[in-house]
Amino acid sequence: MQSSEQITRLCKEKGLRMTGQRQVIMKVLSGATDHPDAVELHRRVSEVDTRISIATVYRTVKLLQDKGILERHTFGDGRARYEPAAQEHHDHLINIETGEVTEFRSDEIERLQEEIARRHGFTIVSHRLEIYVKPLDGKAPRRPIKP
Amino acid sequence: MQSSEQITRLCKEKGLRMTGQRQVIMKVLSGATDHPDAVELHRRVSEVDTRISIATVYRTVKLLQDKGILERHTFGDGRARYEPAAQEHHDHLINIETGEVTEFRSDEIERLQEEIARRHGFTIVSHRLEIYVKPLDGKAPRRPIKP
DNA sequence: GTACATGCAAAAGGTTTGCTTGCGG
DNA sequence: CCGCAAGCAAACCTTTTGCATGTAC
Repeated sequence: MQSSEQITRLCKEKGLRMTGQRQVIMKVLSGATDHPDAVELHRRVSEVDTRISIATVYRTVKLLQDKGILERHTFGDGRARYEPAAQEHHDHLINIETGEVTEFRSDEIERLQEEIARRHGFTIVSHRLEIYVKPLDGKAPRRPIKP
Repeated sequence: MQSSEQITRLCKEKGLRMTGQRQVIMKVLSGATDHPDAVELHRRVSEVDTRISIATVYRTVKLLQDKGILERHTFGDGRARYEPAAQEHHDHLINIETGEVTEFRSDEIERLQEEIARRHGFTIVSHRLEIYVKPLDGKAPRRPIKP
């Protein structure tokens, strides 16, 4: 997660132009504690500046993803969801009844993965572990997620 | 993985009609050792019977998925990919340079996941672990996969 | 015969892109 | 100014669906 001021610095470092749209999009994202999809992200930035198009949102998140500033997730429904790249990698627990996402990290699992990849003759570029869960007192899902 | 004869039995058990299309689609899938997407699956069944539409392929895989006969994966490119449900759960190593998928299983990781979910007050419905890897002597990707 | 399955084509998401205009450095 | 960035709308890709027709049981 980055502060608003760091955003500008990050862009300069990467050689990106600091346009108004990018500032807004990055600020909204760095302030988000959840994992919004492109449409939700567009809705939020539109509250700040109505003149930002969804195309710019898509172009910006792709750019930020390529630069390693953003992480992109696909949790099983069609949409991609985004979050600021964390310093330390983490994985996700997804509540299939609410869509709510909880982050966690297990060094033990990280270590085991390294071991498995190595054993197969590969080196890890990235990985993702998603655990689809439900609470014990579950109700019917609103927008069910297909694991 | 199921044999061709078992397919008919599986469908009867589940109360499904054994149409020609379903037989072909299920047979092709049960014979596949990779993880084809819907279009590729349609291409393969079309070689057997040209009169099977892509809509039927989609309807059939969804049906089989709901019945637990098929597993559906989304590896980061837009498309979903399918494989016959294995008796024993496994996870995937995805070679990002070729798209090739290798299966593996780690009881240790399985156990750790249970522990993590329980600690957060959840019970696991399903999960997926995907490790995006590359070989040491990597070449440029043909259709790069976004982790 | 009847309910369920299929084909076709259209629609529905979600995401990308061509082209012209706008603006940051 | 120059060239990257944005807006708009159209295109794209994957998946779903409405409706008329076909077929398993």
